[in-house]
Order: sequence, then C-alpha cells, then structure tokens
Amino acid sequence: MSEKYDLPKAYEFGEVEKRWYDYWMEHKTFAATMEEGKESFSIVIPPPNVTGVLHIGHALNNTLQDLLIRYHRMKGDNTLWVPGTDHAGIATQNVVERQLATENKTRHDLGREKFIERVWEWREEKGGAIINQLKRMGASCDWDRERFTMDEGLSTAVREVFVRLFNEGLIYKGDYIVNWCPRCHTALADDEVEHDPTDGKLYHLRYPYADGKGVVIVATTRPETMLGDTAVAVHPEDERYRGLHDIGIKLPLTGRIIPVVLDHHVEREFGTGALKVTPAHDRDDYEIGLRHDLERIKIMDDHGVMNENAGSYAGLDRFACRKQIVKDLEEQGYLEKIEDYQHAVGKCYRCATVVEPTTSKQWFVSVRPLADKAVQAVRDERIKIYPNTWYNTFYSWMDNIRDWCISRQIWWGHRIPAWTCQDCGELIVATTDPDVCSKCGSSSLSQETDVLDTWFSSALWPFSTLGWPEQTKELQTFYPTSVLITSFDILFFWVARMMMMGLHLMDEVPFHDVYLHALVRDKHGKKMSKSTGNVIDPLVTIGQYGTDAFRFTLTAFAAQGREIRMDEERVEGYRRFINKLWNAARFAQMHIKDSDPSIIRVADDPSALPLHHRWILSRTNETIRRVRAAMDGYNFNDIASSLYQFTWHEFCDWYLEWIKAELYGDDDQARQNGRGVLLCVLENILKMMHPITPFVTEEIWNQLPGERGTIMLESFPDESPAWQDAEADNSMDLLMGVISAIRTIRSEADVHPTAKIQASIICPNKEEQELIRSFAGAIGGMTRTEHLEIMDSGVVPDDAGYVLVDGMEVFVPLKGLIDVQGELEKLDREHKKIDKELMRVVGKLRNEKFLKNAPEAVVQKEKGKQKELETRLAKNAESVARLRKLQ
RNA sequence: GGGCGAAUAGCUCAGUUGGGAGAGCAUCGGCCUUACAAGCCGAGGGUCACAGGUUCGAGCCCUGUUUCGCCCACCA
Repeated sequence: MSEKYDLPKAYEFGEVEKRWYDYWMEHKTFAATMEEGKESFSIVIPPPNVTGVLHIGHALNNTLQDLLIRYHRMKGDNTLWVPGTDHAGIATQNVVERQLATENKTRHDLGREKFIERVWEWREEKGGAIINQLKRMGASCDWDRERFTMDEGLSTAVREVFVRLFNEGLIYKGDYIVNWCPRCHTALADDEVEHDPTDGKLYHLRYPYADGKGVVIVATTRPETMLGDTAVAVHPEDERYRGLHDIGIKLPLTGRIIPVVLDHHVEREFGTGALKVTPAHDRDDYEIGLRHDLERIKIMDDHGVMNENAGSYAGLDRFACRKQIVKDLEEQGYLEKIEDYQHAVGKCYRCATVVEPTTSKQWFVSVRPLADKAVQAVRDERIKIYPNTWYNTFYSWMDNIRDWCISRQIWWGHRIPAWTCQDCGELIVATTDPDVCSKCGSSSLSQETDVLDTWFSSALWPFSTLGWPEQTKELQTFYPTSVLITSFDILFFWVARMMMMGLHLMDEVPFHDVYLHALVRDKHGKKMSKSTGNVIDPLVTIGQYGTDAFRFTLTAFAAQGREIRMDEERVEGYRRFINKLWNAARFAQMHIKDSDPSIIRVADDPSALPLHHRWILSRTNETIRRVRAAMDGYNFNDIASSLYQFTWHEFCDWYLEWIKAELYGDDDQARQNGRGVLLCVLENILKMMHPITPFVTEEIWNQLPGERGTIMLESFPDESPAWQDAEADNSMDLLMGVISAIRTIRSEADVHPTAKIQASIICPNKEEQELIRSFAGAIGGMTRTEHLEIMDSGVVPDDAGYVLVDGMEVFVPLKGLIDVQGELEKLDREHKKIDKELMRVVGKLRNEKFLKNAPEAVVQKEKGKQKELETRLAKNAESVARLRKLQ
C-alpha cells in the first residue's frame, strides 16, 4: 500500500500498475476461497500455448475473464480463476527443433528421451512468457494453482481417461485415411488442416479401355497419384459409360488392369464424369474403395517420397514425381490437356506443408456417443451459449462429427499408454507402466511411440486442473465451472470436446455458460496479420495508454454478435476517461482530505438531503442496476458505456459542478452533505469500475480519506431502494434544462463566458417556479446569471435570446447582441421540423384504428405531444414576429 | 453448394416484449471559469442499404433484392 499523497494533475499509470500488481501478488489477494455456504464462481483459462506470445485476442479474452472474476470476487463468491498453459505438441516441438537446427542437429540425433529433456529445458527457460504478459494485463488468476497440460497431475488424468475410454470401447486403433504432414511426420485432425485457395493445374488424362477400343478421360490435380489408382468410377446412370463396367481400364504407365465401378458419389457434370480412384491417397476415394472393396495401394512413404509401389518412380519426391509422370504421360500420348485451375489445397496448420491424405494405423475416439451427450446438454440448456447465434453452427457441426483421430507421430506430448507384447501380440492399455504381459507373462513389451493430440489433454482441462481423478474439495466447490470465455474459432477444437469429456467422465457439464467473443480485427475490419502490418501489439498499446485504458477499450468493444474493429483512437479516448476519473478523485481529495470519514453516512438516508444529492444517488443506483444486469448477461459493452456516461456526464459534468459552490461556501451543513455524498458516489464508481480498470481504481481508493486496504476485496455495490428517487430525477431534468437553455442563449449570442447576465423564465406552474427559485443560486452559478426573474406569464422582449424548454420560456435580454438573420433561419428550420412532427402526430390521432388499438398510455402520450408541438409552433411564430421587429 | 452474420451521422459503433433515432471520435463556434486544455460550454449533421408486406404504428417482425464478411463442405 502507498502513503497518502496529493494526487498530481495527470494520472501516471506505469509506476502505479507495477506497484499494485506486486502488492496483490504479495498479499495473495487472488487466492480462491472455499468457504461453506457461499456461491461459487469459477473460470478455467483457455490455456495459451506455452510457446505463445500475448496477442490482442488473448488480451480481449483475458480482460473479459478478469472482469467477471473480479466482479464475483467482490460480490463475495468463492471465486477461482485457474491459470495455465498448454504443451502445444507440434508447435513446441517445432520451436525446439528449430533451435536444434541452429546447432546443425535434428531430434533424431538426440533420440527421443534426450529430445524430450531438451523440450523441458526450453520450457523452463523460455516457455510461458505469456504468463508474465497476462500479469501485465492485470489478470487476477490464482497463480499458485497454475497448471501445465504436461504436468504430473494432468498427465495422470490423461492416462486415466485414455484407459477408461479404451475399456469402454470408445477408443480404438484402426486403419484409416488421415491427413498426413510429410514434414511434421504426423497425422493431423481434419480441423488442423487449413484449406487455402491455390493456383494449380488440372490434368486431363487419357485412360484406355482394357480392350483397347476406346479411351476415357479423367481429370486430376495430382497426377502422380495415378500410380495408386485401383479403379475408375462413373455414375451408375451415366449413359456415356454404359457397359464400361464390364470392360475395365488399362492403367497407363503401369499396364495394370483396373475395374470401372459405378458410384453415386461421382458428379456427372464435372469434367467428363469419370473419376480416377486412389483409395490410399484421397479421402473420397477411400470411401469409394470401401464401398467397392478396392485394393489400397500406398505409393508414398512418410516423407512424401515415392515408394516401391511406384515402380521406377520410387525414390522421387512427390512433386518431382508429378513432373516426371506428366512428362512421361505426355510422351506416351496419355495426356489430353492441362488447364490452369484454382482449388483448395490442404495445408498443415502448423508448418503450411501440403498435406498428403494417406492410410495408416491410428488411434481414434468414437465420438458419436459422446457428442450425443453434449448435444443433449445444450438442448436442455444445461449449457447456454452466448451469443445465441452459435447454436445452429454448434448443432450442425456435432451432427456431422467424425471419429476423432487422437494419435500424433511426434515426441512431445502424452505418450499413448498402450503396450504390445512382443511374444503373444497382446495389446495392454494401463494407467501404470506394466512390467509383464498380462496374458503370457512375457516381459518383452513395447510401448506405442505415438503421442496424443494436444486437444486430448485440453479437453480434460476443466476437471483435470481441479485435481481429478482425486475427489478434491476444489472439484466439489468449483466444478462445473461457471463460464467459459473463448474465441469462436476453437468452439470445435476445444469447447465441444470439453463438453464431451466433462459429461462423460464427470457426468456433469464442464461449464454452465459459454461466451464466445469475436475476433479482433483492425479498424477497417481486416484480419490482423504480420504480413499486412496492421497488428496491434497489446504490450505496446499498454505502454502507450496504460493497462486500464486498454482494458476499458476492449470491454467497450465487446458487444455480442459483432466483429470487433480495434481503433487505437478509442484507446486514447478511454485513457482520457481514466484521467477524468483521476481528476474527479483529485477534486474530492482537495475537499475531503481532512474531513471525518464518518460523513459518508449522510447518504444512508437521503430523504432529508437537498435535491441534487438525492438525484446523484438515484442516478448512482440506476447505474448500479445497469452495470449488474450487464455483468450478469455478458453485455460487456453496456457495462463500459453505462459507467462512462454516468461518471463523466452526470457525476463530473453536473454533480461536481453543482456542489462546488457548497464546498467552497461557508454553510457547514451544506458542506458536510456535499462531502459525504461526493465521497459516497465516488466510492461506488470506483468499486464498479474496478473490475474493468483495476489499477487506477485501487490507487485512488487508497488515497481517499480513512483506513482503506485493497478495493479488490470491497463488496460490489448493491442496488439501494432508498436511493431510487424518480421525483429527484424529474426535478433535476427540469433544472438542467433551464441551465442548458441559458447557456445556449449565451453561446449563440457570443456573450463572453465570464460576463454576468440577467435571465428570465416564464413558468406557469407554481411548483416548478418554486423549484427553480430554490435553486436560483446554483443556476446562477453555473450560468453566470446575476439576477434570475421568474414569472407566471409575461411578454418576451423583442431583443431577447429565447429558448422554450419543458413548457417554460427562458429568455435573456441581449440589447442588440442577437444575430437576427441567423436566429430567423434557425427558427425556420425548427418550424419545419415541428410542423412535420405535428402532421405525423395529428395524422395518428385522427386515425380511428390507432385510437381503438393502441394502448391508452400511448394515445395519451401522443395527445400530450400534440399539445406541446402546438405550443412550440405558436411560440416559434411569436419569436419570428419578435425578431422581425428588429430587422 | 449449404449455413450464419452485417448494412443506422463523415468514421467506429450502441439501440430486446414494436411507440423518443442515440454515443464516442471527427467537424464548426466560444472559453486557460480556482479537479482536469488529456479540460469546459454550445452548435450542426441521419430516406436506419433497396423494394414490398404485416401492424393503428417498423431501425426492430416477415418476404425478396443488392453489397460486404465469416463458417462448413470442397467437384476429382
């Protein structure tokens, strides 16, 4: 905590942020509580890759989480935010392999064990840099509970799950076509393959009939795969190829005779309507192969190099082979033509190498039964998704889900806990490494070399981080977690799989709510990318504007269902807002410094307080209501705008100005009231702002009078019925209207801001008169009005500046200062506007159906509006007449 | 090809049982008024993409069109 000091004119965030974060860490204010009888609120962080660096998506994601965490902590819930990182199999292995490459080594030079040691070393030294960056963002995670998907506890959970699912028959090993990355030497899940539109060629090949009496043209983008062709497929109802089924095809270059199969998958309209079938190297062909029991000929090895099945092409790289094949086909007259062709090419999402579909033995999870549980949970609203536009996408993805390939042929990750007995061939799957074969007793066991897909361990994150499979107090208190906040692009990678695993293994949802936020784009809506050069680095932005301003900006942008266009100017704007708050506090400090802190109690029962105090408390109450509602409904932008609007435009612009006279005056009671309410409202603002802007609020909080301590553990403001005061709201609206009216007149007539004037108000309503009269001093102070005259009725002088407001006529004699022409033009514009509006209202009121169908309140409202418009029109005419006299 | 979303002030965007068109920035005018010039006061600015429909009443609900964006599946 810091000593009290006089706040400087401008808020300096740098030193403050560091000091408070250190304080929080030292005092462990982020630590979760597990007290009986309290509500629980928990979030598990979407674990960033251990190789990761904080980007703006993380910044948004973690700001929103921290917002909710701090809010619930202040509400007094048992609150836990579990931090951690993901071992990110391929990504991390790549990083270390690159490191090795600089030493001219490959992982094979080290061997598996040494290599893994090396990865752990890397992680100790350089991994998890993002954790410190999250701290810079102000994240209030319970850092003592930081987890890593490869740490001991989580590895235990992974094994436990694998074994359970295997024993239930939900994990199996099978031959299947997978996306193979020849560079990473591993299978990739469907969603780890990115499809980029790529310029390529479409080769049209001439396949001769087996009887030599004709030729069928097939098209392909990968001619080298012809070496593995085991059929040509045509549509069963395609007249052009009737009878070809019985003849067969003589495959060029190899001379193999292959059948012609009839399959509905073939599109008759595409190309010639004939499709070469390579079951070992194309997903669709693989399916066709299964249907027609075709042979699968693998023609490449794991490096993408042609193998012995490729005959004379063996040893050639797949792309070199493609060239050679095309050349040979052309020379032998099998090449019909080559077209330029743009098509989607699958690439490895980690290294961008062109993926090769190929068959291999892999481990799979049967997801159908798991997916059904997830879908059911969402249908039953045991899990709610925000914004709700994602429901359809979720369901359609889950309906089409395929078995999940979970084995990866890399070294960094959870090694699959399965062993094969070298003697009897028994497959053993166990949580602890077996010494001997359970069937024949042989000690000659070899473990699977594959590791699990990184997402397998991530899928367990919500319960593995809480100690599962042990039955811990943490699990009991915090599972299911409250909400998962993440970006929609991993809805399927991760979110859906957590649902499946949580529901299956815990028999309970992993989280009650899912909030999917948008991707952050640049201000023109473009994706941020290094190549475009439009990347906003959160750490740079923080350095320029401060963490609080940055967090406030992200919160203000986080409207549901819309992409976020990040505009740095907005950050600057919110930095000014933070500074505004700082200065409001500075103002308060100047006036309250030496006061008895007990003065705050005046706000407890505002009924006896003057109007403006009751008004600001009423507005405070309304703001509390709005902020809480927005928090509870994940309407983050509403939280930000409510606080911004209230703090700046009600509290600072009106209330602080209003009480200045009292604070500087010599009426003790008035001064005490002002101080008390001022401090009370400011404290409420700080508490409400704290979840978004933790640093500045903490610093200010501790500079206010009295014993303080961290604001983090103060209770979040509750609505207070005693503060709600509609009458005060209405009365203040009236007074503010009068003040604005006089200001408008002054400004338009170019009266110098410091010049004193006289003003008059014609106000037929006695109560309103009384109200204005009792606040004549305040009105005078805020408008530099020396003498305020209030009349029942009267005639506005010709040369007066004039505004009609709330049925009152406010005017200021100006003695020739009026811009007659300008005023007339303005009145004319106004006349047209009123007239148009009046026509609309009158039309409505003449409509019998409207009178019959509309609610009475709406009808009355329209009638009132008509009266008002008519008055305004009449007054407008009077003003015109008045001004004409001056011309 | 299927699905989803967006179109509101010059810019970025709010706008939920259908009844008042709004904010910030930018612009223009005036102010160093003792918390803040990182500020204060005031002003101007919109055919709510287009065309229909439902309704007493539509930015909001329905249909169609246009433009833009995203997701999924990719016809080899």
